[in-house]
Amino acid sequence: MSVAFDQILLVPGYRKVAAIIAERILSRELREGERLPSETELARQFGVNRSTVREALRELESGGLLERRPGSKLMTVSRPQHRAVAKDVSRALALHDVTFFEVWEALTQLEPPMAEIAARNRSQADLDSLTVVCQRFAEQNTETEKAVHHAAEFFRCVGRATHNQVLGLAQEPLLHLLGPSLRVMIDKVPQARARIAAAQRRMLEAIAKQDAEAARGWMAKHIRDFRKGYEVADIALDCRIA
Amino acid sequence: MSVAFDQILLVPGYRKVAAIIAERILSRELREGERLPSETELARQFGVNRSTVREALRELESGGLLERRPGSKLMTVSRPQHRAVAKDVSRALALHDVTFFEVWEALTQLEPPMAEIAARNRSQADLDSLTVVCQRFAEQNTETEKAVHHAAEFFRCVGRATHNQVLGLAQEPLLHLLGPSLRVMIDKVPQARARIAAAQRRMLEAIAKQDAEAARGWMAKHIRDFRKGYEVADIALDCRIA
DNA sequence: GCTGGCCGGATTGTCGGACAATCATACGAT
DNA sequence: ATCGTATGATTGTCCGACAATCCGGCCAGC
Repeated sequence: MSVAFDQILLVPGYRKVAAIIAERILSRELREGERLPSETELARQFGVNRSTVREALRELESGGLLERRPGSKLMTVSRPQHRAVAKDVSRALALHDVTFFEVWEALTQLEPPMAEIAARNRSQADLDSLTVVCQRFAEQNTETEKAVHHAAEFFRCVGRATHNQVLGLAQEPLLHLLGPSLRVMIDKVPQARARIAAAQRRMLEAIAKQDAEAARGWMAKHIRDFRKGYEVADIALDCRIA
Repeated sequence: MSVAFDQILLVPGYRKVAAIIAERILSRELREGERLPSETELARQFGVNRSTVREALRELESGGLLERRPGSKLMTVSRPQHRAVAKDVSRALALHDVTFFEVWEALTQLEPPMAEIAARNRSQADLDSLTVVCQRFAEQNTETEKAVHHAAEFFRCVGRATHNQVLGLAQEPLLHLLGPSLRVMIDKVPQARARIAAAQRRMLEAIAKQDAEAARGWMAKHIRDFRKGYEVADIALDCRIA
């Protein structure tokens, strides 16, 4: 008869401190923008050394729960921005040998519905920023880096136009991977830039007219074109993203 | 005439150290499972104090790039697990006042295609674990916590069955939010548990037969039922998730 | 040969104290 | 009111230290 023992886990202090502070933030006892007590004060309150507090703060900082305004050393409570947390996610995916195909397949499933919802829910402000980004891609697409950046930015705008934060955040890791994916292809496919610009214009028009069906359709075609780009450039789809 | 200066940024040492180590991991110079040099050794190599190194390590640890095997103090390089990075994401969403509607809408868009792809790509092993989880929900659904957990686990299995890591990871934040979303509803809707169990059985059958269309359809119905649950429980969809 | 116990060295977690650089803020000068 | 300036607070980094624990190898015993 074997008695099962639970694994005893001695949680290090810095982790406990981090957990307690995180809980306070999530329960909104500490509100956004509010500044945290100084490290010395926290150390006094928790009854631990300042070094321990600092390690806890690093953990919270990289989780996005704390930030400091640029040029300031004061730590304030913050609502993690999407880009911040998405960076970890895309790093994780990169280490998991994600292939071009996986990114493409995810785009195929995720983006057309997003375009559809964006067409329905977009505000005038969304339309304005979409217009700006679309124009920006049309004008500055010779530099590879800028082209890639603006292409991703267009998707990001569509995501914001859905007014659904969950969808916006779900696509963020994809957009991080879109960069490397596009970068290796776009310069090998002469017509790629024109295709993307055209697709963006069509989508913009559809979203402007709040024609959800058309927006979805053009987005789907845009993504299909993306795949064709790989075939033209002769890049294997089961190749992992750098 | 005002000359624009770029903001000069003095990056603290612990951040530089973390960035350098992260780069080494992402470039695969440090491979998975490999153990990191000791803190003292790292401090010597970087020419900084051990405290500085430790702060950097906390950053990498919470980003999932380092981990220690349970019961061990040695830090090893790790490929971040999906659950780990998704926790930050769902925390972020919780702080951004995500509503039930947003979660539901995201489920609506994301899950049916996932079921479809899972039906096409599932392996025998996927089928086995789906069967286990489905059975587990059917048997242990009286405890609210277990029911919620097993419901999310079913989605997770479907995600794995797609054999697309990007899709699997994209839905992970959703599953974290599914917990709180289900928890407030399931006990107010008597038929909820039976409905979920039935939907899981149908999906399982469809995925077993590799009937993509049916899998998608049942999943869509499952998600629609989810929404009906809110109406029956009389919970406002624009209510933010606790 | 394998099992199990034992020991020394290595490593981590935590502590205390220290100091320069920078920031916040209030005060005073123009 | 705007601009320096002084003062205190805060952070980033460093040093040194120590207990607890883990790792790895050695050794006895079967």
